[in-house]
Amino acid sequence: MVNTLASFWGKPQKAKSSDKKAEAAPKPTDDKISEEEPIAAEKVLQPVKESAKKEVSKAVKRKAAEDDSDEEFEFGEEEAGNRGGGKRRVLEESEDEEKEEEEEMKVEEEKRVEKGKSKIQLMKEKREKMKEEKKDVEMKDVEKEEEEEEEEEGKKLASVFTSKNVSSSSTTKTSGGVVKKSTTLAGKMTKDENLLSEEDMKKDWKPEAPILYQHVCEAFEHIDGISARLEIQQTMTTLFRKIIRTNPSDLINTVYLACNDVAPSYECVELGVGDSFLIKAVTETAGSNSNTIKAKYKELGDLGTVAMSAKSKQKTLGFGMKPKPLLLKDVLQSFRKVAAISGNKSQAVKVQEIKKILVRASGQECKFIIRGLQGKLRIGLARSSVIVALAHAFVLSVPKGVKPMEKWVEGGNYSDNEKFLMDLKNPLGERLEAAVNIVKKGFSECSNFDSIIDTALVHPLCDLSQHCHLTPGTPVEPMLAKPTKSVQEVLKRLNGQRFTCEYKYDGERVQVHLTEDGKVKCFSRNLLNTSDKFPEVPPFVREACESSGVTSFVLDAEVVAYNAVKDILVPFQVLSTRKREMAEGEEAEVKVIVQAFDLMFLNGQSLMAKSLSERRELMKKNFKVVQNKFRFAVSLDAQEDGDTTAIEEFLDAAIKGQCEGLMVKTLDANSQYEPSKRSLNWLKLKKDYLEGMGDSVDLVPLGAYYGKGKRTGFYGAYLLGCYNEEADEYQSVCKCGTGFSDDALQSLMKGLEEAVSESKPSGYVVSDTLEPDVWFSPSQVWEVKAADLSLSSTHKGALGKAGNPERGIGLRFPRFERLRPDKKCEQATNAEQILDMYYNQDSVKGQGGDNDDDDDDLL
DNA sequence: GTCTATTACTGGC
DNA sequence: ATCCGACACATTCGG
DNA sequence: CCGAATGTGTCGGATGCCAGTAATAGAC
Repeated sequence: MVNTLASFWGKPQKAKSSDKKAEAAPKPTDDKISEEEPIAAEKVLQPVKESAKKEVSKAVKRKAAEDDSDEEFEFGEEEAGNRGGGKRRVLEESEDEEKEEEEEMKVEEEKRVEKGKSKIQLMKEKREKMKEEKKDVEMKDVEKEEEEEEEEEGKKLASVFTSKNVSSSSTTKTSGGVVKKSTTLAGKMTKDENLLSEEDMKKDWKPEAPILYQHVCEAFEHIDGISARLEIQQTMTTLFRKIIRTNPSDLINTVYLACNDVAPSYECVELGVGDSFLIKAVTETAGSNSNTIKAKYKELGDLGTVAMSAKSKQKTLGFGMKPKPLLLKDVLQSFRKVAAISGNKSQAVKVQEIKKILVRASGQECKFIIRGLQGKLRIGLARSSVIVALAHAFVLSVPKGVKPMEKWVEGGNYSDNEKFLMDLKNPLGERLEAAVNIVKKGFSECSNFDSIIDTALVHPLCDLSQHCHLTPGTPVEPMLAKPTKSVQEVLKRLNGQRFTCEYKYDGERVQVHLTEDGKVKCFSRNLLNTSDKFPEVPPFVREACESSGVTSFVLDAEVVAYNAVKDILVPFQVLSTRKREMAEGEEAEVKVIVQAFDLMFLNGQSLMAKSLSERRELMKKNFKVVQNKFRFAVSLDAQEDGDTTAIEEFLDAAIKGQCEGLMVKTLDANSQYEPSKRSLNWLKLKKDYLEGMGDSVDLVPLGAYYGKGKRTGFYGAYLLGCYNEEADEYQSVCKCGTGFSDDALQSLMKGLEEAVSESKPSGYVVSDTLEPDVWFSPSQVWEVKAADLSLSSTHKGALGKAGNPERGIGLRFPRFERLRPDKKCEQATNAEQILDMYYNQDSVKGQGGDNDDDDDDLL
């Protein structure tokens, strides 16, 4: 039963995927548990590999050392002083705290129940996990009753999981209804205290010593097994706090690893590693054979897990000296090294480098290393959650070098958030929220964790914005928009406010910066530096603003391919053929025009807090249209009055004008520039979002690919084709991997069981590079929606009829809509129709020639 | 050896 | 890009 | 008045097409 305490993170020991035994045991009923439970526990424990055992012994040790530890330990702030065990630790506590705790327990319980319910659906893997987890909790229940000591232990180490027990006893009922909003948050955070005792630190975290990668992996592992966001976040907070207390210099490394980043995005560092290299590395490390690894990958859907199992297998065989444990920074450095490798033989060298860390890694570590290199940590946590956790950590465990907040209170002009955070009288939960807002803002404006953390380790959070704020030269996270399904919906959202509609251009987002020292830079939507890709943009923009004599700015715009002769915009597909980097003085073949629509910074001043109408006014005042080079997004201002016709007409006009649709934004209320927030204030409206609009086609599934990650055990994507009557054949038109519900995924797979074919059926026109994992003989018709049709080198729709014998037609943004049981395969959309749809697109019609192969010689 | 075709990877949508 | 599902939180509903 | 049901916003992670680029494998 120790196993339930095994993990430091308080996670019930999760049986490894290879271990089906535990899951097989049905959940015992209440009265039986006490008898069966120990057995079940053994079952679970038995197959667990070394690493887990280590955890167990650690836990035991900790338990021994636990006794009197944590009362004295004070974290950053006093209001956090909640107690852990309930009865054992007698600490004076205010009523509030009590309430908070009770409240939180309730929530916890609900969550648990909910979880059990919802997960029953698909996702075999997950389901199994859940069962195990639930059972473990159950077991814990019993332990509690049987063994007082264990109960205490459990609470301390795993308060999250034990709360259920407590609430089931009695405390819950008494909780007064007074508790509101943020109390849950605060409650969680106070509980979090329990996880952090000085003893824990001493045992596992030698002060000053570099942090082990393993520690981070334990947190990852814990997070991986749960889906409750608050708990995930809290786990990270705890991790960060520990690091702040023991070795703050490793904090930055942890953050990078947790975000799966290697450098600030605008530094454009690429790992240059994909599945195939990783497979190679895993194969060689494990001394296995690449086909078995590949097969395993298909089966398990996660290369990390494959690596882990391969590694542990190999470990039992080959034996040697124990390699040095991996440090946090080793891993990060290794990643960076991999990224830096280039040139001749670089592939082999990369693999070599990866192998080097894999050899030193334990199974669990392997898993996360591999996933990390894949660029998918897949842990249910991403950057935005890391930021939240980080903010919490900084409040709850103020770094040593930072003087407590109250010392700063007077003077200075602080934002509301900052003031709120500084006032210790405010409820902790809300102060944490304020801190999150501060850090979020800091990161979105400065997008560099090094700066954020360096600052936060020295200055109090309320001063963060003084050091990390919008600066020309450093990209801001661009504001994004929310898709809208109908004009009605748009109106509903606007709700009587003044708003504007702008054309949504089919180009590439660009953020143009002018720094005080006169340099102009461009950044992409994902903050990569695209200055070299669009060398003409800086001069264009300069020209647009030269008369106004601005000294600095940050401008939001879209770069669009442009045909100056005909004065028409050219589709994205053409824009994307531009070279990534241009030699000095070289002229790009595809001409471009800048369509500006927002201004975030001007002459040393941030405009983000201003309303859109003000920003736009400033933009129009300081920039002017330059023929064929720079202009503003076409827009239409209006007041919401229930009338849809104006918008509809404008939408039509936009599409006629080679645009994708409209962006709709409020002008006054709530119209600040909010980085990266998918704020409701920006809505996007495209014709293919609208019901009954857009290009809908009926296609036949030709084959399928095994799913990965959460799609393991299902087909993750299907290869779809249209019917070519002329030759009685099916031509691939797209793959489709989105649009189906989980249920649909399951039933579609089932429905196609019969159709599975040993080999590629005759009459399928499919590129070799698209070879699916399974083929189907023609059996069903699906309705699929797409935004556009484009010429494709991989897909074969209406092959040879679209102006180029080599190329077929493919779909842009395909998604599954529904099954068409009423149609036979021969009634699927045929090649002729696909061709018509292609030519009926405004973007194709507009482009002079009959085919768009000669697009580029327009001008 | 040099030139070309193929492949893998990244990042735009 | 699109889309779905899960969670957290807010609001409404029913007893 | 409270708990349940319902709605909304956010986040995370599945997956799409297609272009250029760099490195390698293959052809001569």
